[in-house]
Amino acid sequence: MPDRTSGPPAEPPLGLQLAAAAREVGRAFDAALGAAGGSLSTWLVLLALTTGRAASQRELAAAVGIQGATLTHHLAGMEEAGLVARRREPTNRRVQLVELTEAGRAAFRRLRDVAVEHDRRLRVGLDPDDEAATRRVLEQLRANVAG
Amino acid sequence: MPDRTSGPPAEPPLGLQLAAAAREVGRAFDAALGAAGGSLSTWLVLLALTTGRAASQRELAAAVGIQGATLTHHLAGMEEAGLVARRREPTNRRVQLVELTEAGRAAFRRLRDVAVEHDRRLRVGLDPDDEAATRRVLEQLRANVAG
DNA sequence: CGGCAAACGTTAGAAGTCTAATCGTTAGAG
DNA sequence: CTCTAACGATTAGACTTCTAACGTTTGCCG
Repeated sequence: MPDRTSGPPAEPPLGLQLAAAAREVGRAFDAALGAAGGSLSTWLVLLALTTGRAASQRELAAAVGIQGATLTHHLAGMEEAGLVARRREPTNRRVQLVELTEAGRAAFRRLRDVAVEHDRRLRVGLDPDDEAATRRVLEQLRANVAG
Repeated sequence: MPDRTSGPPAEPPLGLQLAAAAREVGRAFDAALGAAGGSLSTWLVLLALTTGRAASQRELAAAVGIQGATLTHHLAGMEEAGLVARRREPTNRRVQLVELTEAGRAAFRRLRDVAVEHDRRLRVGLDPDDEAATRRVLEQLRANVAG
């Protein structure tokens, strides 16, 4: 007598499958961005700035989903590369405002093409209902581990 | 006249949602394992060894999904901690065989409880059909970026 | 007003991962 | 047989991320 539901031969845990898929997809995306002279972190920063989701570093870190210290590191490199400029907010000199330079806007357009192509490639053969179900599940998983 | 399908207000790209969910779930799991004196990498190594999916380091790295150099690093720590023992395969002295010690087996049992609980927590409120769809999608995504 | 606590950002240091270069061992071509 | 190429593992160095400690600036309470 089987001890559990005696269903299929024990599929891999959902968390493992999630981690493996995310790792491979992320790696492929980063490689594609790298071929266009970018990286995942620079893309996310450029995207958040372009869409106006963030002006200060604190907001930017939240939008990108990384810690402030990590963002400081990346911004140093991006500023060095001339993609962004930083200046203090006059009315509150603790805050560092981040702005795109012209080179930053150009880099955004280049990487956006890569991102669109990546997204297209990702969806090949995907059933729309399955995708919707997946989005629901991913949000549920986040909620289940939150707090 | 809307330029695209003019559907819902542009949901976040699937890749981003996937990465965010995987990061948060993985972080929560690692924290839980940490509270039991382990970590994600040690858990994966112990699991692969216990289930007999790997004996040499090369197989072990493949089973865990990391590079050989990274595994070397972790095994050094685990051997130091007395969880595993390494010895050369006699018939092919290039190969390093990895075996669990008694302490390693005890650690496995401890972390297994954490993993089971994590998996249970993860599935709360999940529709079985949605979960099946998600597994299909995750495999499709891996296939779409492979090669 | 003066000083203390909070907010924002930076720096320092640790952990995990990767790639490239190297070492020892083995297999195979000539 | 020998020697060269391949293989498994390790080492070295880089990158990304984190947390903790710190410096500067601001807000507010007394």
